Amino acid sequence: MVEKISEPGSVVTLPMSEKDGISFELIELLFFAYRDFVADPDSMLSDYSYGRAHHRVLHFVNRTPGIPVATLLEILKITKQSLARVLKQLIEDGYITQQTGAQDRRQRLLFPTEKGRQLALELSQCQAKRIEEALKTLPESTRQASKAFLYAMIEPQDRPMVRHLNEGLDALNLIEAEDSLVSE
Amino acid sequence: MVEKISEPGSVVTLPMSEKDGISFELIELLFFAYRDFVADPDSMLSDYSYGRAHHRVLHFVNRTPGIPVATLLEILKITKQSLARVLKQLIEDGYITQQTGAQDRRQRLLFPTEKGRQLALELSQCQAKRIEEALKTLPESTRQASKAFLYAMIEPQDRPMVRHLNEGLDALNLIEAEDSLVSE
DNA sequence: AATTTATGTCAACAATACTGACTTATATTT
DNA sequence: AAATATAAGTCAGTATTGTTGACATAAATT
Repeated sequence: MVEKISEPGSVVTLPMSEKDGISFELIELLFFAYRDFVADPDSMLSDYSYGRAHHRVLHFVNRTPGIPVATLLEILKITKQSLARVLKQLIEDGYITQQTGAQDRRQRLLFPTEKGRQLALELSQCQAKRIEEALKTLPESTRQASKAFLYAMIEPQDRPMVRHLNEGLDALNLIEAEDSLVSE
Repeated sequence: MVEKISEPGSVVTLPMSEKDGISFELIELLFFAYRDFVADPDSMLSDYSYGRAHHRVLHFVNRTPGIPVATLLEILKITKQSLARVLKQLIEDGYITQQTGAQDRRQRLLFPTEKGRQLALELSQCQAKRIEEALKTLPESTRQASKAFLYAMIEPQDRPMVRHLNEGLDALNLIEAEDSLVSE
């Protein structure tokens, strides 16, 4: 049936399945759903020669105008150098501007420009559309259940920050939310 | 309050919010949930100096032993060259073996070794654990709702393949599922 | 015999991530 | 006032993962 190339003793032909005591369905659904969820903005951004990293920075700056660089780093969980590259381009291209913090003049607070807001909205609209199309075919309770599931998938120490982000707290309150989690 | 560095006329200080007619909550939950979902296997694999790409190849080869290279490319939606690099390492390191196809001797069918199965199971266990922990705190209906939502987020033409993958169809049936979707 | 297909390979390149070291400006602490 | 800490920026080097385009080989199909 099959011509052996390497030691036959070690070849496994049985599929890894639920029989192994693991549920693979949600693991794979998360992979495929995320793969297609990011494909839309990725292709839109390639017109600007921007990538996923630019999208994320633009998104969170728009969601929290006045966010300091350090907070952005904590949200994205990337290094300063990784952020610096894409942020520099976004500033040069006029999508984001920096302003020196008033209380703390060491901070460079990040704000979107009108152009940056416009692009962020286009990208979000595209992603929201896929989500609404998906939910349209399903019972209304699915939206809340999916939110609850995804929220519970997040590391506990980051959940307050995600909640505050969604509640529209401003940049300074967002930072305090993060600080507070240390003592929680 | 704030010292202006660039043209003030273009600076946007209002947060992008639901008022813009877009629901940002699920967009961000998908980002954060996926970020933490892949962080676990990423850190386990760094011990082997492997990355996310190795994980994905190893996973789908274990889920569908005997999968041809072309099918793997369609699942991962990457190029031949991207796959070749990580696949070569996995084969050299003894996690995956190749066998020439019996019906079609041009094909190199991919199988896990015992060592490859072991590693794939460890990684999946880790991801399944996060999922089960998340669902533990939520009503039982959440699991099914989340599956339905994520499934509906996938590009329609790929849904049959994902379904067949989960139903444990073997490598050849999986290919036929993909072929059939063209005429569906 | 000619063409197509499945796979592999080469060279070059781009995006995104990392580390570690160092600088500047400002704030805080002693 | 001096020492220390923090926020941010920068530099050099490296790794992973992705891309393109061209080409080679073996086997299947026409």
